[in-house]
Amino acid sequence: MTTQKDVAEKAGVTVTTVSRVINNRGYIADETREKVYQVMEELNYRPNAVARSLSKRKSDILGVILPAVYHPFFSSLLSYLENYAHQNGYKIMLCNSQMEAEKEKNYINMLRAQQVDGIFLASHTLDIAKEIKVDLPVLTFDRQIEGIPYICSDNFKGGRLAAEHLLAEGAEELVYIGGSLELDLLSNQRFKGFKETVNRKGLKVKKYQCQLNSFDRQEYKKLAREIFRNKRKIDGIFASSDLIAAAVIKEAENNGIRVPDDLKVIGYDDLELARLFRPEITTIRQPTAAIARRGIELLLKAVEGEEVETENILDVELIKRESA
Amino acid sequence: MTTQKDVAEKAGVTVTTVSRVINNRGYIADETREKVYQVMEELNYRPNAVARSLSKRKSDILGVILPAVYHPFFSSLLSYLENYAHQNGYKIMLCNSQMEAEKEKNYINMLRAQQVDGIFLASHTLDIAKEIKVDLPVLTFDRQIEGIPYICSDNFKGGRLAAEHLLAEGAEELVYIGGSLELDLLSNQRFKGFKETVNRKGLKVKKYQCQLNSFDRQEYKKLAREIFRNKRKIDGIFASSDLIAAAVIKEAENNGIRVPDDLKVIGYDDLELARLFRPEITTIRQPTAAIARRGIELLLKAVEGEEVETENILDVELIKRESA
DNA sequence: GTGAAAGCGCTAACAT
DNA sequence: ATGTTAGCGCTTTCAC
Repeated sequence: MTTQKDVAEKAGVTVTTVSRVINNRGYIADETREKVYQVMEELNYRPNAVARSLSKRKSDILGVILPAVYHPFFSSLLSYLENYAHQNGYKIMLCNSQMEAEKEKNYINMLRAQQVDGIFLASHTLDIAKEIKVDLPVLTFDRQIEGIPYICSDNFKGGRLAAEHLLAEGAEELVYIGGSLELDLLSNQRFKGFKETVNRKGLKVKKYQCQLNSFDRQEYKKLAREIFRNKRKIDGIFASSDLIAAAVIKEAENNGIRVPDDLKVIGYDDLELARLFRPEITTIRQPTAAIARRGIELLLKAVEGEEVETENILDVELIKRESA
Repeated sequence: MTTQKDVAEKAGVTVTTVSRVINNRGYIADETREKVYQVMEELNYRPNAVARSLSKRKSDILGVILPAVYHPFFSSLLSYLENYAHQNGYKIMLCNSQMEAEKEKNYINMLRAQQVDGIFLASHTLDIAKEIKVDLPVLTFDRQIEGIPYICSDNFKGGRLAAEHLLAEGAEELVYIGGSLELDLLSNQRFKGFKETVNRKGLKVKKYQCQLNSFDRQEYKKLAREIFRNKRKIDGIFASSDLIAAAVIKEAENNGIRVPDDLKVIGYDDLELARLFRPEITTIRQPTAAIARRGIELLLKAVEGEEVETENILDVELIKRESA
């Protein structure tokens, strides 16, 4: 392994000088600079980031904890996060908590040990709140924890828009289907916004929830079955993710229920995939790229010691397509 | 920040001893060990992984370079990779190359600078081959580079199985649609296996390829349009990914072509999503979990200095569902 | 404009 | 069974 010392020797200077040209700090004779660059080139030298981190007490690494990378929403979010982080000279250390409280705690500790400069926490289990008294910048997604800034889409508005649309389309027997409402997630606001809007019209909404946020097709399918097993003729469904919406639509059509004729269903997220289904899924668009960009921005601000807004709620919009 | 020194002082020992109990190395009096543990607990101490890496010249970090995290196949693969890595005490540094040669090279250098112990390279651009003369373990996915071990699914067999099935179902006007065949990817073998099998029956296959592997719905749609604009009545399509298959099916039905009655289409990957579509997609199953597990296994073997098999081809199978 | 030297937090001989 | 000491490769004061 080539080190600064090797470069220094070959260039006839000391490591101090090499360090200076690398970091572009202080005065260096153009000639010296040239020489050093040249030697670095010859030796195919790369500064050791680990040594640098130790010395500078800054790693330029951001930790990202997700509940499920394989879920299209999170993989898309991750893709953007990586992108913006990279644009800002930061690297991403990835953690996939799979909704397990224990794993989540371990990951937080691991990231701390790893000296990451900040954590983007999009995972959420019941009792992480106290554990998270970390001494480094944390930004949560869709989760509100005392004293920690968070970012999310306007879930409440999303629920309202979904309700308004379904109502406007004449639906009267309404259902909400989504992840567990047990966890104190901001996404529960989708249900709240939906319900309040529907109630205001004097109508009711029946809710179906998955087991503790398992992002699982089987689970979606099972729930969808339940919905249609019911004697009531449901005519409007708000699903808390496009994937659930797709599963519901599929199950509906298997039961001879036509979407959107007999039943309108509206999803959430606006996954790229939403347009691959037939009918194309009408949905509430979550501004994924903006969430990532803003998220990285906030995290980096915090890393630089600046004060950061606690509440960061990004706007959503209804994307009218074919399923409702 | 609490360091070993703080712990040592408070426990009335030296850092050596603390280091010993942490690494469980050498003889330590039970009493001392207890005391140290206790103090670490009190101080909420976490060893600094950066300092440790520097000292041990081992980071316990694996670099993963993907062409597109947001593609369901890769996010699923990534999920498994993270999982197995974590099980083995390794962390993942994520790089999303977006198929840009420049980014890919930078990432490799970045990972090198970061002192990762190994690289899982699932990205692939034209001229990376020479750049990759890295002095650390690399395992490529779906890409064969001189002197570097690789892992992949049995792409050729996949193509053959697809052809056999389509043929058995009576298809005669066959089309292959997939990523660009310009890049020297092992996945090109899917086409090869398909074509050879079809040709052996005395039939021909027409091929449509995307722009340099852009994983883009628009692109898929455009290609699908082209296919159906053709005067020939196509009755069998092999798509190199389930996502492409879905796009093709959608476009077909928009054109009044019924799948599988008028047209059979078969995908590749067997994404979890394949069953969310209607009709459910018949596909060639790529053993994603096994690829990840084996991949990590091989990489770690290489990290430990062991010799590693160059060629690692995992079996595929036909999953018969509704679209063909 | 450049160098010497201390230090980042940890590990690992080598002593004792 | 524990301590002393010398690094790991880099940055950063402080001299000159």
